[in-house]
Amino acid sequence: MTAAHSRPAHYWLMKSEPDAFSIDDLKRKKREAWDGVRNYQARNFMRDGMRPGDRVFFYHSNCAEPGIAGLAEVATDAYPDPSQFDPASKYFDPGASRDKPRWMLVDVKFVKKLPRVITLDELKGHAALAEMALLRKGNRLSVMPVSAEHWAYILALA
DNA sequence: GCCAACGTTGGC
DNA sequence: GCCAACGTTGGC
Repeated sequence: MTAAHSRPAHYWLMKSEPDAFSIDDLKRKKREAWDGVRNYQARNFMRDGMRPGDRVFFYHSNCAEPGIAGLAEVATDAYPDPSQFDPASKYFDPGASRDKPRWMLVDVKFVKKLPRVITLDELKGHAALAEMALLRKGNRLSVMPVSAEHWAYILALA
């Protein structure tokens, strides 16, 4: 990390289906390339917004108890998602080439598992969090920014 | 499994 | 560039 890149840490929330990849999987592997993001807005957050050292809420989606399950940290700047070039991958994108990659990812490293899942239902109950992107009706983004205020507020709930 | 919300695709 | 059809996400 160079001085030119220095800036206060930014905060993010990243969704994963625990059946596919859970906070326990990240704990075991310690680090993971966050592949498979195929949404331009989510890609742009990773490519343009994330820097190593940024903090991440690891969110379990599409499961019995949706909510924030742990903390992670951005470990790299964005680079091309290799799965877009792999015809055998379900994330293969015939419109992408190595010259002109379409999809980017960052590596994420494990920080900690929270003592309990802070559930979506619980988050919805806090008026202070009403403006969170996560809680906006119809939101489907899998990568989204979190304000410093919301980050601190949620951490205090754990 | 249902379905609302939203993004993407493709015909015109 | 419009917009209907289609696919996906993700809570419930």
